[in-house]
This record gives sequence, structure tokens and C-alpha cells, in this order.
Amino acid sequence: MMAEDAMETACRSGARAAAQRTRILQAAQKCFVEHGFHAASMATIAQTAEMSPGLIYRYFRSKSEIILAIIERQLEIVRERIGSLHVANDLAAGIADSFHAPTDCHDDMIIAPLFLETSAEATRDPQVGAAVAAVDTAVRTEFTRVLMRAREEGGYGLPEELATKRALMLLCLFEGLKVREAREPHLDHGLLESALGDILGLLLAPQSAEPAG
Amino acid sequence: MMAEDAMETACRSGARAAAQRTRILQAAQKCFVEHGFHAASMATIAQTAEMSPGLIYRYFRSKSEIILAIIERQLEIVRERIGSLHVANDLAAGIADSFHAPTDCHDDMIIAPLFLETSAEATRDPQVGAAVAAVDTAVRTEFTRVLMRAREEGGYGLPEELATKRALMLLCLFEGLKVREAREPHLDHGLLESALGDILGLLLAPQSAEPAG
Amino acid sequence: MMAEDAMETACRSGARAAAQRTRILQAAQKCFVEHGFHAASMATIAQTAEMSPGLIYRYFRSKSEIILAIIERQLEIVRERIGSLHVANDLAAGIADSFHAPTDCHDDMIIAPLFLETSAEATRDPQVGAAVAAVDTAVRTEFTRVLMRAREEGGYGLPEELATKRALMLLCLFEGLKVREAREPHLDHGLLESALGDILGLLLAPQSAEPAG
Amino acid sequence: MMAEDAMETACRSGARAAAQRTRILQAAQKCFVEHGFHAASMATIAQTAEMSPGLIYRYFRSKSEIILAIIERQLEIVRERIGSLHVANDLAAGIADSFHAPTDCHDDMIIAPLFLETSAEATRDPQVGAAVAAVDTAVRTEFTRVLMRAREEGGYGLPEELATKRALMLLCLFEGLKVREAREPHLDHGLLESALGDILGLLLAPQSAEPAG
DNA sequence: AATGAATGAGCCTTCATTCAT
DNA sequence: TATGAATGAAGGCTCATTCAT
Repeated sequence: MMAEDAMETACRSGARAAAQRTRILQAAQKCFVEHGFHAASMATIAQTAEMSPGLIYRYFRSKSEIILAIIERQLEIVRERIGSLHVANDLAAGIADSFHAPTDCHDDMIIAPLFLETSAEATRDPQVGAAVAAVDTAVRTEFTRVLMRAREEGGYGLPEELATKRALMLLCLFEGLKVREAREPHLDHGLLESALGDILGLLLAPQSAEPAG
Repeated sequence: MMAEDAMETACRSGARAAAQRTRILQAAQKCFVEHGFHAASMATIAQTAEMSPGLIYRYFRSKSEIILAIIERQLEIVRERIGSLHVANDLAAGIADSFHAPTDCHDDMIIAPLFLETSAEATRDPQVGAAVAAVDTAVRTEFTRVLMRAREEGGYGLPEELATKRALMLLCLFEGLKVREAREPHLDHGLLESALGDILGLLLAPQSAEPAG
Repeated sequence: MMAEDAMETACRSGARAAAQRTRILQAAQKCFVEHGFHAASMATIAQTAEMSPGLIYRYFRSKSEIILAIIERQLEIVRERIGSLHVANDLAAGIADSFHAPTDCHDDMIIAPLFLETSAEATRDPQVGAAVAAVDTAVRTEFTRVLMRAREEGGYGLPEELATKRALMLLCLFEGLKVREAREPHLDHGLLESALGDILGLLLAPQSAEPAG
Repeated sequence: MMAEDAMETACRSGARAAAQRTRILQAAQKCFVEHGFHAASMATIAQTAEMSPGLIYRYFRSKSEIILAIIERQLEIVRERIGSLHVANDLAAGIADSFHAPTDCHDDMIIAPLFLETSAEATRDPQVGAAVAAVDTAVRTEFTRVLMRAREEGGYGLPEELATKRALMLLCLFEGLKVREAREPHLDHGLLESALGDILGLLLAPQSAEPAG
């Protein structure tokens, strides 16, 4: 009721504030991975972030805003990854490795449970649905572009129609891997890598004559 | 007063009891799809089932038992579907169609949001994790078997190692489709069908000489 | 709404009805002893009485009416026991024996937990309080009368004032034994009997010269 | 901001926390006396304590923990009282006075309804049963010791066997008084005091020759 | 007379959020 | 900025009671 700088309604700015927000988001992500969006309580998040529950509300308006931020960050990671299709040499190995990576609070990974809950939430929350659809469309578009690009330019030289189909299937495949990560975490690493090698070989092979579907 | 001594699944037996259980499960499934496992309240489920909250507990011991029952039913559907790979003629079309099917309480469909939440839950609840892993392993095994079976016997005549890899990728692909269903519900139906046709053609093609990965 | 014999508002009459009431009361008593007045549910009582919950309400208007009936029966037993002071020979042994009697549904025993819960309830429910106080006063009066009666008439020949005091103390003693029964159920039987013999000897001894209080 | 690192009894520490715990326990005791352990609701307790229901759970894990705390406190009072037999002068008056003391939330009194419900609960809850039995045994032991102690040392000079019996009977008598307090709250004070004087005179009298039982 | 399915109020408990300090 | 005590609205679940059969 005294010094009350009421002009800062939303979030804060400045280096300190950013650090706090990051701290909270990392804690929240850890809790969400461990318990899910709903089962993770603000108290637990606060404890994990080693701060008081009240303080969190200085940086986020609500729990749902934190969830949105986490989802947004996950989408951001996807956006950052767009284009990694270039490096076709060890693609299978890279993807397979990220499969068995530890679920730590790595800030640059698509965490399977978060991905799944986000995808489910997309069917309920229009805001999430729109954001997710936008990113996915962008990814498919970029995938398609890379598949169409000439081989000598680091692409795969597929004709547009085929590239569009293959891009979609690639996306499904990668997302399916996230599902697999959650449902069968002890999946054999060697099998996974060679299976990926096989299918990527098929999908990205230079086109001469298509097999009859 | 009708067939009295029927299968005693859980708490009560009898035709009436079975009908009530079904009614509850359908209502619960609807609520879970709309709000998620944890956000759906027993009160909402009761209202959807057009009964009082207390009555539900005559047929299910707890909310979590209902969740488990729903999950178990979804897994059951998967089990029932194992082997549909045989019918390779319109496989792509069939899968694509089920993609755009209405999300009604149809009792024989794998509902995308439920599938995703279940997969996420598998990460946390060991009971769910075990059930899910068991089913998935069975599916992969059956997929592999079909891929290995001779063409004249309705199979695809793949050698074992390749069949194992392709089965895994097929599973990922199908699961990825469920993700897509949630994230991009308005995906173009024709594209999806032809993309599926293309990739299934690649994966299930008769083997003469493999393309170099 | 059809044949509705509305003239039977309260309980039923007839041999069958009485038997049912008894059956219910015995079941209720057993449940109350095991779980307490509040923790025992009507469903449990019904199950114990091997009848449906609904049927109970044909014979008792409410659970609280059953509780009252049980309390009333316990008081009745007390009333019936009034006057047993006559038989002074084996009084100590008799009391001590009833201490270690099995807690079965014996219909003619003062059950310790019921006695205690009833006494507690007496401080809350005026109806119970009044009934209990009435019985206790009667008991004290009768005790006093016996203590005053001449020895040759089966009494103890105490003067009125002393008899009044001793009657009160005897009542406390007996009630204290009920408490002991609940709190120290494995109390040594021999000790109890001889302790009772000792104190009864003191209290009921022929009066020549009183000790100075 | 005051004495910060105090005794950490349960969940929280600090002067404020202790005060809150006390506040809750006093409110709970009042409610338990008025309604009984099970009939008193957390909402009522919270209202009595003039706080929100949720806050109680900051200081107690559950209702049952509160009940246990109340019971434990009552037992503690008994422990503190052990040994008051010394002061034989006005013993009868003192006991009689405490009989008619107001039932306020005095923190150092054995409240009759609580005592009775606790005793009944001892029959059902093993934890309560054990605690109660332990205290009672201690009390009897101490009573016996005092009765055996030489008169010149503030005791009553009874031989061991007799002391054991009389100690048991004294305990019953005192407990019976608690029953009486609940069942006949308007019992004549003068009568009670003189009756106690009489019986204590008998039980604690110097031993020369026992009367024949 | 008898059943047991059904109701709905109320109970214990949790938790997102606020606010005095 | 930071705390954590406090709130109060649900949430899951139980149970006395009713009623169609």
C-alpha cells in the first residue's frame, strides 16, 4: 500500500528477471516431466526452483502461463532444429542417440512426455493447438524444401509432390520416435539406429523409378 | 432377472451392472478426451453419465481405476487390430480414413488424445508403463511376423533382420500418425493417403536388392 | 402410491417384526463395538444382519434411532442388574469374571466400549443424558437401599448417610472397572478379583466405629 | 524474527507455528468435547480456530493426527498428575472440586468426554491402545509405590500386595469419577466430597488388622 | 416383506493464488 | 525483491437415506 510500482503489470525485464524466469521454467519443466502438467503443483515447482511460491507470481501470471511458456520453448527448439536434415551422413545415429539421452533438464531437447502432453493439450486449448499447428506446418514446409533441393546443394532432389509426401511421413516418423521413447524406453539402440538408417535410405534415396504402391 | 451369473469383472455383476460400467466408461472417455485424465472431475463424469457421483463408486473403486480401465480398453483395441497388416490392398486408405473419423465415443478406435496421455502416463505410472510396453512389444512382434511371412501366404517376404527394422519403423509411423491427428487435425486427407501409399510401398516392397543407405 | 398402508408410521409389531428388530440390534451392537457409533456404517450393519440396507429402515427410522435403542438396551441391562448386591458371597469373583468375558454379542452384558461411548454421548445428547442420569440415580438409590437394609434381610446394615456415600463410591468403582476393561484388557484376573474382595470387604463391612475420614 | 530455532515438533517450527498449533488444538479439543472425535468436522474446527480449513493442514498432516495429539496431551496430563497422592490432606476435596470445574479449554484438565472417547478408541486403534495402556500401567505402578512408602516419608505404609490391590482400586475409583462426571454432572458436591473422604480413609488407613472380606 | 440401486449432501484434503511483512 | 502464511474453491470419496421393483 506504500511504494507500489503498479506500472509493471505483466512480467519483468532486465537480466535478473530473465534469470529468474529461466530458473522457474527449468524447475517447472523438471516437475512437469516427472508428474505431468496437472499433477505438478506450484509448491513443488517453487521448491525445485528453490524459491517461495509467491515469488513465482512475480514472473508468471499463472501456472497455465508457465505451461504455455514450456510448450512455447519446446516449439522453439523444434524451430531451431528445422534444417538439420541437411546433414544426412549420421542422421540416423544422431536421432537414435537423442532417443536414449538422459531426461535431465537439458534446455535444447524435445522431451518425450512434454511433447506428448503438449500434443494432447493441442486438441483442447485452441491457443496451444494453433501454435503447434503453425510450427508443424513450418517444419513440414522446410522438410519439403530440403527434400526438393538439388543434391549438389545439400538437398535430396525429390520432385515436389513426392517431397511433400515424404516430408509428412518423415515428420510422423520422428514424432513416432518420441512416442516410442515414452512407451518403450529400453528399446535396443542398435536396432533403432539401423532401422532408421534403412528407412531414411528408402525415403531419401535418389529417385529413378518409383516402386509401385 | 436375466442372465444372472455372468462374468464378474470387478465389483458387481449382472447385465445392469455391466451396462452401468459401460455407461460410466463412455462418459469418462468423453471427459478424458475433452479435458484430460486429471482435469476431468468425477462430478463432470457423473454429469456426463447422467448419474450421481456416488453411484460411480458402486462400479469403480476410484477414479484411477477408471483411468486404468480406459487405458486398458485402448490397449485392447490395439491388440484386436494386430494383424490388420494382411490386408495390404487399401491399407493406406484405411489408415487415412480412420485419421479423420469423428471423435465420438466409438468404442473401437484409438483416440489420439487418450493415446498421447496414456503414453505420457506410461513414463510415470509403472503399471501403465508395463501394460503399454507389453502391448507394444506384441505389436512389433506380430508386425515382424507378417513382414517375414511369404507373399503367397499373405505376408511380405522380408528377411528377418529387415522385417524387424521395418516393423519398428511401421509402428513409429502409425504412432506418429496419432500425434499428427492431434496436432494437425485438418491435415489434407488426399495428401495423407497418398503419402501413406508411397511409404508403405517402400517399406513393404518385395526385396530384390536393397538401396544403399 | 397404490396400496400404501400409511397407518404404520413408526415401527412394526408382531413376532416377525420383533425378531427382525432384534437381529438388527445385535448386528448394530457388534458393529458399534468394533467400529464405534459413527464409524459403523448402515451398510456394514446391514451386511452383518444379513439383510439389505433398505430393510433396516422398515424397523428403525434412522441410524440414530438404532443407537438410541442400543443405549436403551444397555441401560435396561443395568436396571435388571440392580439388586445383585444381595449375593455378597462371590460378588468379587462374579464381577471379575464378567471383566474377562468374551465380547461376543451377549445380550445381557454391559459392553465396555458401548458403555464409554454412551457415557460420552450423554454429555452431548440431552435425551441420552437424561436417560442415563435417570438410570444411574435409580442404581444409586437401590444400592443405598441394599446397604441400609438389615444384615439379616440380606443387606449390609449401614446407616443412611454412610450408605449413600458408599453406594456412590461403589458405582464409581464398578464404572471404573468398565474403563479398565477397555484400557487394560489383559489385566491380571487374580489381582483384580482379590483387589475387589479387599475393597468390597472394606466398603460393606459391618459398622462399629468409622475410621476418621 | 523472535526465537527462531525452537523445538521442531512436527511440520513447522517457530513461535508463530507453535501458537497456531496450540490454537488449532484448543479449537479441536473444544469441538471434540462438543461433538466427539468423529462427528467434529475439520470445517467446524477451522471455524472455531478462526482460520481456513486449508491452513490447518500446514500444521497437522491429517485429522487423525490432531486426534492423536489431543489424546497424547490428555495422557501427558495424567503423567504430570502422577504422585499427587502424596498430598493426602485435602485429597478428597481436590478431586471433588476438579469434578465440577468448568469444561473450558483448560489445558491441564482431564476432560471427561475426551477421556471416555479415548478409552473407547483404545479398544479399536492399537496405537491409542498401546499409549493408554502404557500410561495406565505407569500410574498404577506409581500409586503402588506411594502406598508402600513409609508414612513418615509421605506414603501410606501398606505392604506390597495390599498396595497393589488398593492402587488398582484407586485407579478404578478415579476413572469411575470421570464416568460419573459425564453421566451425572449435577451430582451433589458435598456428597461427593464426603464419600471420597470416607473411601479414601478406608483405602489409605494405617494397617493393623484387615477386616475379613 | 425385501432388495439394492440411486441420490446428494457433506467430509477430508489439496492447491492455485494472494497478501502482509 | 522475497517470503511463506493464509485463503477458499474444488476435488475425490463416503454414507445415511430413499425408492422403484
